[in-house]
Amino acid sequence: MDRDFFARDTAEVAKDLLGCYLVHEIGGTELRGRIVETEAYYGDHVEDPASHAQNGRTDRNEPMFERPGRAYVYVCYGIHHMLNVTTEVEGKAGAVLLRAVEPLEGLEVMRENRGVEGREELCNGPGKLCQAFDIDKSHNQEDLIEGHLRIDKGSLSGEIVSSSRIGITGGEDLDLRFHVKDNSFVSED
DNA sequence: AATAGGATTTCCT
DNA sequence: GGAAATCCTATTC
Repeated sequence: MDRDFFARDTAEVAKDLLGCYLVHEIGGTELRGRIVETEAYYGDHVEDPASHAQNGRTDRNEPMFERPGRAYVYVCYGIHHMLNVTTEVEGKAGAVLLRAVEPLEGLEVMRENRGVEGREELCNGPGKLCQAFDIDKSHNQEDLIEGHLRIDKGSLSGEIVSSSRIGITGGEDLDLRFHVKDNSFVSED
């Protein structure tokens, strides 16, 4: 992946990430999935009440201000990890939340991590995706251009649909959620 | 089928 | 002290 890909408008990056691959090489196995659902979160330069960065820089959202193409991992509701990719130029906050992927390789490891069998249940939600791919806070701020955890370029087959983001309060009128139409691996319809 | 509650980090009032 | 970019389980209709 090219660094410039991420150094753009967050919603554009969120859209273009659909069809790309999320890869995690771990212990000799490769976990791979096609990204089918994302959400864009702006920083304090755009009105976005739901963004962590809306009230300025904190210890948690610090990666959102860092250079693009990096991981922003945080814990939600005390248990679940969320994986974001940082966007926009360095110093300008922005991130794309990966909400769902279609599992392609390393299915057995994912099933072990998740404790469920169904291929469609492995990664159809931001918390589940992190559990399946064994992603936690130790990956925070890691570079996703090249490395064990990274995003590879892919092409999208299907139509992109936008809608309002899920599980947030504030900014519900913004169409910043993107997913592949009629794809059975997204978290919701 | 639908709803309610729990797990438990990080931030803001 | 309370809410949050969630998910799983148990209880009730």
